[in-house]
Amino acid sequence: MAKKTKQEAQETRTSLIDAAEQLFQQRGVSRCSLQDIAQAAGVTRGAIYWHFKDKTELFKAMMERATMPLEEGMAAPEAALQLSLAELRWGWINVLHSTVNNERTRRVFDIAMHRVEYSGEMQGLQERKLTSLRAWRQQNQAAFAHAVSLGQLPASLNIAAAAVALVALVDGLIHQWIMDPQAFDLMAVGQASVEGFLNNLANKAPPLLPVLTDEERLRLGRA
Amino acid sequence: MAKKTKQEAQETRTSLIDAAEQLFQQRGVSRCSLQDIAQAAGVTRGAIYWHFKDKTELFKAMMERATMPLEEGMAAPEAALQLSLAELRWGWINVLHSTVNNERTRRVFDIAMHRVEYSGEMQGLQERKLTSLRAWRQQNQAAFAHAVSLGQLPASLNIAAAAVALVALVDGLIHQWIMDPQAFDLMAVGQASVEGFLNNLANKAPPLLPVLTDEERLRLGRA
DNA sequence: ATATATACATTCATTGGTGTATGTATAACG
DNA sequence: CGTTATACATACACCAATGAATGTATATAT
Repeated sequence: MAKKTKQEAQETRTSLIDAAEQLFQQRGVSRCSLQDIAQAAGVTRGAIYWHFKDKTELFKAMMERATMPLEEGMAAPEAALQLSLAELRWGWINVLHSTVNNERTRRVFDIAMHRVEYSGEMQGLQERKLTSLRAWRQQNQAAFAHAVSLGQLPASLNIAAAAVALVALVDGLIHQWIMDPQAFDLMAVGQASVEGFLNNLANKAPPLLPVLTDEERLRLGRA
Repeated sequence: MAKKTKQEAQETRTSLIDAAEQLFQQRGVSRCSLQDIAQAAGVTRGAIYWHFKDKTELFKAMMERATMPLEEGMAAPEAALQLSLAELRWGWINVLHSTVNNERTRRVFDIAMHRVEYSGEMQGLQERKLTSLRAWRQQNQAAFAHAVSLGQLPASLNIAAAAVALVALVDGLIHQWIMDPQAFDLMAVGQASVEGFLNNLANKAPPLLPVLTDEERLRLGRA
């Protein structure tokens, strides 16, 4: 076959990643072969091995293309320390918006959550996810610390725990919505949840529930 | 080889599931062969094909063994409608406790979240997970509705959204902790988060953040 | 204009894994 | 106490997928 123009080669590469994105979501990463992907892209496996070392590298390229714009939203670490609560809220809403409205984001989230096994060659990707998670937590914790210093939040606040919880809340919302998109409106519930969470940090209402009894604590031992 | 006693056969079956549990977590479900599992259990593939139809059935058996006790905690649907907020809190703390203290629960959560692809034969398992998620949401929503009728929670509460958010919170906490267990204390943060969430439902504090501006809403369109 | 690197296609060898068929010693049962 | 079903082990056939090797036509650089 003829050699392609540099631009045509880039188009081939792009369509390979496109095809991988589709097939990975449909059949799962390990359950679709390079043959499948090449065929869907209208080329042969030769093209894949030319552009990528192996399936793992193709997968990485696919992930990077989709997550790069999202990670940019987190921006510089210097600026992070100065994030206001409003900016934090804005960042989360932005992520939710991308999840709902950007088809690629949604597909890749689905793939990352349900269509890939983080073992062997893919192990490194889980660590990358971990790093990203920790960065989010740090980001939020720093914003909380800043808000405490401004008197917006009480000094008694456990900022580390609050950061964990907020990240967990959004992570869980996205996870649930990806599994079951028609179950609820992610933007609406997400915005209300995040804002409710942040509001809750500011006030110290009397506890609604009684503390666990000793008998209840004991029961846990037998689980 | 000799035929085993019925009890010995059950022990073989158990050790096969044990071995699968270990190897699935270590190498991922699709990346470990029945040969690997049989060898780890001290038998041959023949034993696996005797006890299970194929790898999918072995996987299902493994999941069921671990999740059955957890699902029992959700109990009867009749009783569900009568769950108080305290009982709801208790249920969630119980799940967190199992996650932290029951090694099997932890392993299976890890497998279900990171070591398996929900496609093809495994698709049914995701739907099972979905059903379970919906049941949790229903359970929580019913408890909220009951609390509203008792005057414990304001009638203005969006009970459906609240249920989604609470499930998301716990789901996200477990997810984060499984990925990074030494990052925080799941029991402590989890209990504080759940109780804080429930407390927050009861009071209507003035909003801490200004509503989104029109300009901000417009920016979302370009994401 | 020629040479070389490029962008693939094609072919080939290898292999790890699956499902099934068959063998077999013994527990369970009447 | 003989028979049969059981609980596996062993052996076999059969891919489907990978990676590397090779072929090849043409952009591209000089």
